[in-house]
Amino acid sequence: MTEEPTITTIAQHAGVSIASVSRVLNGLPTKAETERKVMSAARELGYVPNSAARSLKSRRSNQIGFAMADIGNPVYLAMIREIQPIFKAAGYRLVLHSTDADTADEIDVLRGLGERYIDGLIMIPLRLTGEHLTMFAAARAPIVVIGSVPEDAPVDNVRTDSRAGVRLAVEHLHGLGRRRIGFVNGPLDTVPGAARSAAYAEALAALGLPYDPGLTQVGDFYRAEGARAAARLLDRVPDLDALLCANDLIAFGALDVLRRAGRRVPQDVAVAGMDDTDLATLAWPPLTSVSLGSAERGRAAAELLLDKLENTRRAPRVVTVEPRLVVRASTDPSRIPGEEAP
Amino acid sequence: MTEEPTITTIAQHAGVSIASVSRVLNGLPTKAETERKVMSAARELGYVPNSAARSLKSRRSNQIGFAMADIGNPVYLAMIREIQPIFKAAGYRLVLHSTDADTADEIDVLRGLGERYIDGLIMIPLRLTGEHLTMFAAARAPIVVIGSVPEDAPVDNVRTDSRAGVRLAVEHLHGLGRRRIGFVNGPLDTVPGAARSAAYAEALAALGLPYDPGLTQVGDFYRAEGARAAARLLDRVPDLDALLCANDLIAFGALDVLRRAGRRVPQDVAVAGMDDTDLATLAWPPLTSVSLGSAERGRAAAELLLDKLENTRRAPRVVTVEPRLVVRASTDPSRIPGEEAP
DNA sequence: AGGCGTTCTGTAAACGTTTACAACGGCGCC
DNA sequence: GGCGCCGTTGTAAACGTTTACAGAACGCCT
Repeated sequence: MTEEPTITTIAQHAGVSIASVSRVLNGLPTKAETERKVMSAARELGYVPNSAARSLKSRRSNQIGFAMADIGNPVYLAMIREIQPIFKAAGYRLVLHSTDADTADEIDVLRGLGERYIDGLIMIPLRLTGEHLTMFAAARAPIVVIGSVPEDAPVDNVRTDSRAGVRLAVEHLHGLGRRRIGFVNGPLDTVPGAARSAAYAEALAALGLPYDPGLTQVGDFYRAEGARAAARLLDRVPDLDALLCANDLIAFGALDVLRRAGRRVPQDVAVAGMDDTDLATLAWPPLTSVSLGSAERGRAAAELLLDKLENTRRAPRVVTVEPRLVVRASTDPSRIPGEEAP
Repeated sequence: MTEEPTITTIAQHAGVSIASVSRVLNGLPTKAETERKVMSAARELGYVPNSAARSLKSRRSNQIGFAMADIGNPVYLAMIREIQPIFKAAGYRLVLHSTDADTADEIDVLRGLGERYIDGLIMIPLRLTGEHLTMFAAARAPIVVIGSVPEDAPVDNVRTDSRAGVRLAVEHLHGLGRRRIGFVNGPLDTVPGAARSAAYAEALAALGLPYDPGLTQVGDFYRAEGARAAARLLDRVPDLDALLCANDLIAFGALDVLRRAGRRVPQDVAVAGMDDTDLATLAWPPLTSVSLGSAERGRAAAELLLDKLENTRRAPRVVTVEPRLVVRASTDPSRIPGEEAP
């Protein structure tokens, strides 16, 4: 008990060679008698295979990595909830990396692929630098990127059409008669920030609304800063009648601010978020939000990666998830819960 | 580029032995000239050390495990947010295990300690079986359990005084004049379920209130089932004026049901949760909740484990986090946001 | 100049597996 | 009875590190 048992220990106890032990443990054909001896010795000694030795020899770690900006964001959480069971079922462990959206950190994770402690990686970079692309090209293990990536990048890619998503929301608000539609965005140097900013301007144009830069306020992607950004916007444009937020967390901050300012939602200001997180139905009023299919994207990423692990040489693939508008009471007063007709 | 470079490759390129390469890479004293040659060869070849080989030799994986029932629960999330950066700073990666509160699964994770792919484990078992205790005793690597564990178990333990927490909540509701205080609990065969059930009865007794078993309803620890359980309770006891929920998720479900039933919160029914998750301030009305110090518990667990990793022989320790009642509008109408005096 | 100590380097073994290859025994067949 | 074949087993090498140990180079002192 004091020494950790290895296949050598088992071999001695069972009176066979280590090769036989290994064969039995891996289910290769063996004489019943040998198998019996080995199995009983293994059980008796409480043998557990050493994963480092196994990895060293087999060149597989049975681990996959998931790198995101911040595990506190419910979007990533929704993805993990899909990804985790898929890999667990396939015999992989999940190694988590929370990078704080720090590029250097993300590059470190990519370098980690070279250490071979993970067999593959799902990554969600908020910013995409040349260094990322270089590392993608040099990577020794398959990578799936969630979020848009150049066409020729040698990685699988799961994306969502956030352009279409923003359009859905803007059209919805416009359809409700709102004309002063503010936009609270995250940093413009992030992939989603940039995409949503462009999409917002486009959507307004398509509806024949003027694009007023003063209607946009940039902050970050969290609730507290979302509240501050919304407050600034509200100060500057007191007569806005709708607020589109680049994600749900920002929208929650905006709801806090509007409530404190005594604006009724949705009567005075309609509010819409993006991501359609679980939390949207918890907020008051329940939040209209553009679903970007977080769960689907997580599942798609996991499946792409699993497939690529088995089928190493296949060409990179792109999966696109369609956005979908989920209307709730924060834009549509007829949906306020507890006030429905019976 | 086609062959993964190893220290052998580097040694050839630099014209030194593999021992020298290893020494340079590990910062052991070397002649400046050698160091220069090795470093430049390593950089040129894009060398990355192989973690399996390193682990095999050093007997450390630089990974730690975190096992919880379900990563979707915001309590565990709050813990991870504390734990992740602590271990990252100390050079460890975090391996996630979501066990669905399945005992067999948890035992598997414990067995994993023997595979040595993690150097230590933080675990939150919802149920604690004899098998758990056996595995704790046999474990080759340090374990920290969050949640109560027998005094003599050979593991570090971070607990919270949920008894005191329940008492705080019941006293608060009683102080508001509520006398028909319902209790929506999770399964009684779980550690927290059992503790909270006993504490609820005790707290009532201490206040001289009768204990009416009909005021208790058992479900699970999630929102949907929380809603169903609350609905059943409400059907059975239409005149209850307060509802204590064994965690916040249950409370959110209860809020849904009460709203649909046309009961005003807090005027008709005061609602309190436990865990004081982030989401409590998102709900409507904002949820009064007993903070069980999730973040503190996470941090404490991480620190205990790190300490134990450095100081292997020290005796098991117990850290207790005190609960704290956070009063919000779901029990106290004077706190409804947007209605404060200026 | 010889001996000694210091500093650095190389050789080789070890960590615990998997697996190519050879050896072995038993069996059927001619 | 010898041959070949098959199924099973053992030996040994390999995976990429770290590290104990011995040896080499060098400067310094007497």
